[in-house]
Amino acid sequence: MKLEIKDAGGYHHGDLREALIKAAMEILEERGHEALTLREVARNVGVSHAAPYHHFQDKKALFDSVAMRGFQMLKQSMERAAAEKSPLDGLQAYGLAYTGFAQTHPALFRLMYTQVGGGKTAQGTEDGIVDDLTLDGICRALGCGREQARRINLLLWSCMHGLSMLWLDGQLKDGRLEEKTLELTHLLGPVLRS
Amino acid sequence: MKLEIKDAGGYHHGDLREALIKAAMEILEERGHEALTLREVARNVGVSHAAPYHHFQDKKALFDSVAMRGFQMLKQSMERAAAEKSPLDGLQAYGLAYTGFAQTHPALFRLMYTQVGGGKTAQGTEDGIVDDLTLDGICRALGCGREQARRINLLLWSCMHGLSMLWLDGQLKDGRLEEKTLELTHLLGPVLRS
DNA sequence: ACCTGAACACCGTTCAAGT
DNA sequence: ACCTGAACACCGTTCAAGT
Repeated sequence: MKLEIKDAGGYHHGDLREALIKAAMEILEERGHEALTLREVARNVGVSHAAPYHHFQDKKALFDSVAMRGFQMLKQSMERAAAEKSPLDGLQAYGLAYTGFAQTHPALFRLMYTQVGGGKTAQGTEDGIVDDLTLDGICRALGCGREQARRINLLLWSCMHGLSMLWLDGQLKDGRLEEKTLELTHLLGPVLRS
Repeated sequence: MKLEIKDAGGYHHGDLREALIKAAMEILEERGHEALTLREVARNVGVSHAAPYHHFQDKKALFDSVAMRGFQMLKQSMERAAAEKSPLDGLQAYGLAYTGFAQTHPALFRLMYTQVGGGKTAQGTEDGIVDDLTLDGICRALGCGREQARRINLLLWSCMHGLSMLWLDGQLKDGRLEEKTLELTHLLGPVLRS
């Protein structure tokens, strides 16, 4: 079947799977999580509402894929922010990147963590924002053991995650999120230098 | 009003509003947030699915009321935990009560914070777990100003909230939540004594 | 005043049928 | 192999009609 105007090949074939993920992310960013339904995704791609089931087991499977993209974006953003910084300055940069991501991609951020308990969509590294290499860097800079570094890692993650969530949920009366992030990381100074 | 078998008068009248809230909380605790729908609540109370609209503007309004109950429970639980403790020990007790609440009422806890951005369902006090009196206590014990106490309050809230959320979302590989709570509050020691 | 039943526009999911 | 259309069992919300 050939067609004249709208889309060569006429099939979304090959990468319908990819198109669905992209469309889902677009809906999420532009209209929030309330607008994100399987049928709406299919509609935006121009395909029947049953079509997604040939590429994903169910709604959750598609959204899991979206969540994984989100985690990749977050990780990239944090790595970029911490690059070329000392491990300690890096921690602050990580924090800012984390809450910044939550602020600029609120619906995606929430989906990432809401989406399923443990395993597939998780970051897969360990109990922290930060990967193994960074963790080693912290150990050396702080002169502490891996166990302590892991605790500090969890502390920082919890703080930034909690702050982001409270902010997204409208629980923080006023003040910019970036400002509060700096307040908290500054407050955490003594923990790192103890 | 006396009743013979199931319910005299046949009306749930007077306190249908209350019955709806209670039923919603029961569903939430027993079967999680996925089971919580307006129609299911009405079904459990034994009333038509349109009946709730005579007592709540919409689904959100009913769930807002549930969320407020949750905040009351959380507040009570924290006050009980911190009672008769020094302000500093109180802070640890607050933390334990907070994550403990999240653990024993996971679906309710999530609903409380998911439910709407700011205002009605919020705790209404300020940017923290803790009420004004406790905040004053912290000021005195730490010998710091109100501004600093508020920052510490936000730090603690963010930590405990983030930890709870990450735990509920299955992001923490292993270990009991209570144990991690103690780790983090212990780690925060230097901040309080600085 | 309070509740119901039917109706409407949406969901997610399944499945026979088409190419 | 991949997609569609119809169908099913659910939603939230509205509204005329009942007491």
